[in-house]
Amino acid sequence: MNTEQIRCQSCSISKLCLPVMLADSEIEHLDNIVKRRKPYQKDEILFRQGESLTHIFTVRSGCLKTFTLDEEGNEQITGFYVPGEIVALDAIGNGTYQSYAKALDTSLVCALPYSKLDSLAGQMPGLRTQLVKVMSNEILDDKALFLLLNKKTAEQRLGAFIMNLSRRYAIRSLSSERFQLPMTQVDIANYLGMAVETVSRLFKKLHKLNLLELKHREITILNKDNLSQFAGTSCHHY
Amino acid sequence: MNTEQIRCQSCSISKLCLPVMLADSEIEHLDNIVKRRKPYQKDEILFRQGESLTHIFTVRSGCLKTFTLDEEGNEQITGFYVPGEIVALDAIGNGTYQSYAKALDTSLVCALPYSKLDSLAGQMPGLRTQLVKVMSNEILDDKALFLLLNKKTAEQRLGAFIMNLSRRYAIRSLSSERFQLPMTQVDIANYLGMAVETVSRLFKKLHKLNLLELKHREITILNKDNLSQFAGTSCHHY
DNA sequence: TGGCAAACTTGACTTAAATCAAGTTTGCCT
DNA sequence: AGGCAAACTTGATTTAAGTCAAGTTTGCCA
Repeated sequence: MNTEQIRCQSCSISKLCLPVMLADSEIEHLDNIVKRRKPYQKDEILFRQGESLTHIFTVRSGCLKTFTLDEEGNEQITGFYVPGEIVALDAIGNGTYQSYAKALDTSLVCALPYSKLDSLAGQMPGLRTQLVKVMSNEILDDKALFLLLNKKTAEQRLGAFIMNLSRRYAIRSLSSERFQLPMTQVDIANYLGMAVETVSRLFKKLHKLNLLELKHREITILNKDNLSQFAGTSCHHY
Repeated sequence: MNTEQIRCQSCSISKLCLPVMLADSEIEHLDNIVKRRKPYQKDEILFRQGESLTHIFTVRSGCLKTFTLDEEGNEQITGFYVPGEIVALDAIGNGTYQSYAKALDTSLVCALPYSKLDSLAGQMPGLRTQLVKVMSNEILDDKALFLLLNKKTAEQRLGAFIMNLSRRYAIRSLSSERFQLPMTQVDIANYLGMAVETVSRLFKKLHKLNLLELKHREITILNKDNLSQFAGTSCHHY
C-alpha cells in the first residue's frame, strides 16, 4: 500500500489531529478534502512568508521547521513540527503565511485547503470545536515556551527542549527514550536563542551528569526524571 | 448612561472585538449572552489557574495582566491586556484556566459564557470566523514576542515593548504618543525577563537619547520613528 | 573515493545584564 | 498629616553565556 494513500480513517495519528471526536461519516467528509502530497524532500520548502494562505498542513511523518528572516537575511526559527502537528495556524488571521516552512527530513504531509476546511467547520460542530482546541493549545504551548525562554538558564532551556521533544514523540507512540534529533545543533541554538557553542557544551554537560547520551544525531535519555527536574528546577539559590 | 450597560452595538471597540463583520441581527445575539460586570478594582482577581473555564473575557477599559506562579510562588507574568483584547483563549483546549488574571487598574470587562459563545459560533459563521482569526492573531503575536525575547537585547526588548503598547493604544484610538503605563516597572521587568534595575536604567537611557520621557507613570514618546528603529535594529556589529 | 562544506567541539576572552547593596521617592492607609 | 511599604534609582561587583579562533568530524556528491 502506498503511504501517500493512507486515509484519515486509518491514519495512526488521527487521534492527535483534526478528526478527534468526529463521527465516522464526518471523518469521511474531512478525508475528502485532504490532499496527500508526494513526500517533501529534506530542505524542500512548503510555503514562504508573504504568500497567501491556501492550505493548512499537518505532518504525517518526518519533521518540519518554520522560520522568518531578519533584516540581514538570517533564519529565525519559530517552530519545529512532528507528526500530528498542524502548521500555519498563524496565517489564518490575515490570510498570509507568516513564516517559511521547510522539511528537515523526507516528510509526508497532508494539505488541507483552508477555505474548504473552514466551510466544513461550519457544518461539523466537532470539527469546529477541535480546530479551536488545537489553536487554544498552540497558544498555551507558546506561553509555556515564552516562560521557558524568559525565566530559565541555557541549561534548563536545552533540557526542557529535549524533554518536550521526547514527550511529543511519546504521545505519538514513537520511542521517547531514544530518538533521532531531526534538527542540527545550529537549529536548536537558533530556536532556543543561544550560541551553537553553548549547545554543544551543554550536551556534553548533560552527558557527564548521566542524563542523556548523544551520538551523531541519536539521543538516548538515560534518566527521564532527573532530566525533567534539571530542566525545571535546577536553579537553587541559597 | 451607566457604562456597565453599554451594548456591543454601541461599544466603541466592537470593531476590534468579536462583533467584527457580524450583521446587526447577529450582533444582537452576541450581545444577549454578554455579561457586563461591575468594574473590577485594582488587584481584583478575575479567575485563577486551575479553575474550570466558565467565561472568556474581553477588556472594555482599564488593563489586566495574566500570570502563573512558579515553584517558589513568584508571579510569572504572561500577558497584559488592554481594551478590545480577549483573555483566556488558552483555557479552551482543556477547559481550565491556565493562569491567573488580575486587574491592574479599575477595569470594565465583558464576560462571555464560553458554552454559549461556542454554540453561537456554531450558528453564526461570521462569529466562528472571527473567533478563529482572533486566535490565529494571538498565535502570531506570541511568535513575534518569542522572537523578541529570544533574539534581542534588553534595550531592544524594552523599546519594542513600549512601541507595542503604543501601537495597541493607537488602534483603539487612544493616545499613542502619551499614555499612562498601566503596569509597574517591576511588572515590565518580570514580563520581559529582566531585572528591575535594568528596566530603570534603560528608561533613563531612552530618555537620554531623547526617545521618550517617563514621569511617574506617564510615558511620552518623543521620537516614534527612532524608537522603533532602536527597538528593531540598534544592534550594529561591524 | 576523495574533496569539501557543514556540523560539531574546545579553549580563551569579553560582555551584557544579573545580583547585591543602599539609597530616594511615591502614594496609600489609618 | 504622618508613617510605611512598595516603587524606583544608582553604583559596584559578579557571572552566565556570547564571541572569537582554531581546531576535528561527518557526510554528501562529483
